[in-house]
Amino acid sequence: MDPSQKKVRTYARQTREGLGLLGQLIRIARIERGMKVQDLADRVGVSRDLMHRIEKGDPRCGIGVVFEATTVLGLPLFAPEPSTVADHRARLEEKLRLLPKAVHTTTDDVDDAF
Amino acid sequence: MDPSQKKVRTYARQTREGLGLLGQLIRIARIERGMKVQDLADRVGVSRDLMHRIEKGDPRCGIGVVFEATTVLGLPLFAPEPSTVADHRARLEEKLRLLPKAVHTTTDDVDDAF
DNA sequence: GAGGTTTGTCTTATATATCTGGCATATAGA
DNA sequence: TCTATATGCCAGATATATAAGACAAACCTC
Repeated sequence: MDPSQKKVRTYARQTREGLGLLGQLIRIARIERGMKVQDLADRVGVSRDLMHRIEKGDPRCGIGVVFEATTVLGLPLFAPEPSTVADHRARLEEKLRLLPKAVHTTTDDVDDAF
Repeated sequence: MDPSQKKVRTYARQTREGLGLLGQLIRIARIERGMKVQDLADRVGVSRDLMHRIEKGDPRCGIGVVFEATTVLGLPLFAPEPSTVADHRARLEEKLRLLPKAVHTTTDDVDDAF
């Protein structure tokens, strides 16, 4: 591909809001713990530059490093208690077993009303 | 850097569990809506290969495209109602105003007990 | 207010994530 | 069971994210 034509990815507003929210949560938690951006970056294992972008809600950050930041800070992401996340996963695993593993075209009409 | 020495990033278990959980949520929502992986990939604007990795909980996916998938599927991420996320952000903005903008070394002791 | 420090931002080089296309296997539906 | 198709996975090419370093401005402490 021509290097001059950069891929511009667009994100829905809800997506951008969610990213910004998560970044705020991280920044607040960091400051409350008396850590510099560099401190948190060191613990997460990324550069200060990237840590800064994570707190800004940059969509292009790897989701792993962002989640790792929340882990380092002790921020519960999906459950009030981090220990219950595994249980939640197990329940979803069960739910997934009951659903079809492949969606064939004969059931072509996508459920667009949700 | 020597191309032969690849950077191996490690992630805490809580991080990996969270990523797996999010992937499961996406997959289940997709199937419930009768969409193929390719269908969802098209709507999000990514390749089928990447969409597949998102559902697997790959840490190296851009957080923006992952969140975009949840948006497309209508999955509420941080609040029961997506519309309230903006309000939540505003509250955090307020909270952030009350915190110091920079953490200086004289307040050097990092709050490690949280 | 002065000092040193942190933060925000940019640039360049490099590592790597993503896309494309393909193949084998598993799956759903007839 | 049989067949078409969806899924899981892989390799090569390339666009892009990240690290490193530097700089100015904002910030906290004194």
